[in-house]
Amino acid sequence: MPTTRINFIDELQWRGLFYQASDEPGVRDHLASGTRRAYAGFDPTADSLTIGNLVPIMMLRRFQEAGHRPVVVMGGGTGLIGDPSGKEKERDLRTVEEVQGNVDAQRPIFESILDFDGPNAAMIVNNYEWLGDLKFIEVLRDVGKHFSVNQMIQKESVRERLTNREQGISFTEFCYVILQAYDFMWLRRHHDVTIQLGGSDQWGNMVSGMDLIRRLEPESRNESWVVTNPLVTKADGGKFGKTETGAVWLTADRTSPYAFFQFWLNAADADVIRFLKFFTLLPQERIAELESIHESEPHRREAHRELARAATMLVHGADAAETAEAAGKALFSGEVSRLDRATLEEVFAEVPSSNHAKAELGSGLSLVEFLVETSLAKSKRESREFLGNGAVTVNERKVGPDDTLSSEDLLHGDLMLIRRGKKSWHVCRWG
RNA sequence: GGGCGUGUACCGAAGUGGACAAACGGGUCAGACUGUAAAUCUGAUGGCAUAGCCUUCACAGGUUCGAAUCCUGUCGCGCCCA
Repeated sequence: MPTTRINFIDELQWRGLFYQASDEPGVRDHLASGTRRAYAGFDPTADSLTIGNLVPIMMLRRFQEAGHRPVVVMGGGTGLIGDPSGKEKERDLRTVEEVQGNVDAQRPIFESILDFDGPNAAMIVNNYEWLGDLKFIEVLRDVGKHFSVNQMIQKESVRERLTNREQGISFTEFCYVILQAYDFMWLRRHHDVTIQLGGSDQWGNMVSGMDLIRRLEPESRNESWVVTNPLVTKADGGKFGKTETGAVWLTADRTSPYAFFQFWLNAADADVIRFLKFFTLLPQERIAELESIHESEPHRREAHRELARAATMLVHGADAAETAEAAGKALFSGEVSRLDRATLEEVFAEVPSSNHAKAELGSGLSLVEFLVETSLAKSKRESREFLGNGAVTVNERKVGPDDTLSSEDLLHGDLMLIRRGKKSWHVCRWG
């Protein structure tokens, strides 16, 4: 147990991460009186997780920092059904193999952010372990009896779909809440998990779990709480976590540490302090300090840098964060063509790249066409537009629609750096 | 089962025989200004061999010199009746 034990609920509150708790005084007492276990569930809908999932992961991490034991529940079972919350449409069912594969692929993410050693080690469980063996008759008799259909159809996520004639809701998804409730009950019973953490949109599913525990567990063991965090929003009203190229993922195969770092660095001023509180472990004093620096000297972008550094370090590790930052510095210094080969090589690993045959350069290669090849432009029309706008540079030299590439544009004999707009880089290697 | 209505680009929404690759708004992308920010202004937003050509207005046919627009059928959706 850490010597300076932070108070979990206080911590969430000053960070703006506390939305609602089923019984705040109760959960405070509970946490103060021992080492507790809390869980958060994750849906294996893909083979990676996005920064949207980073909030609950960080909730677990903070819980751990507060001296308790976090439990990650991977939805190997619930993922086979699909949570209707926030979904307009019925989901396509995934195969057991697919879901298992996703569970396995997501596991390392948790392993890098949470601590799995020591007295308050984190643990990971897969709810397929207990949901997979359930028998229909038993569930209907032992669990189903405690759910009122009248209440279930009142749930926001269900009601929406019930009144929507175009979509409707299947019995399968309608029953999702029962499985999530069962998870909580099972974890209470077998792992002494007393708290469920989640986003405010999960409130309904979470309290259903508390209800079930109250009904199925003897009085001595029926204490349970739920704590929710607010959903992350952006100051400009846009959807959090989206970029020009799509979602921001937590694994390097889908979003490079460089792109990840850049995402945070480009956060809006109005969001940066909030994000520091949400997505980093920096202490209150440090964040207050950054806030005042940010207010007096916004152009230095200290808060942004620190946010990007801290978040990237958490997800990708210190080395990757350093490389990502260095790559960004190199690219935005405006002196790329003067960088030495070793630095360039490092930068290359971080940004999108492609290989080409040197022979293509021969008598001059049309940039209009080449831009499409590098996927910096979607079509030649767009390519011409970018070039016409003066949005494209080759090794930091501005080029136009009539320009061509030749072997004179190669750095160190075989490399070329193309930029579209302010931030989209592409590296070409010519062999 | 019957009646009426409706289906347009990423989204919303005009257009009801030619000047329509299709108004307008949002979104998105780019340029300028900045701080790799926001706001603002400007431009772009089906594709290409770009003074031009090709493919689009749910789908399949038809009328016409000419169709997003008219007709027929199919499908989806909405409302009303049974």
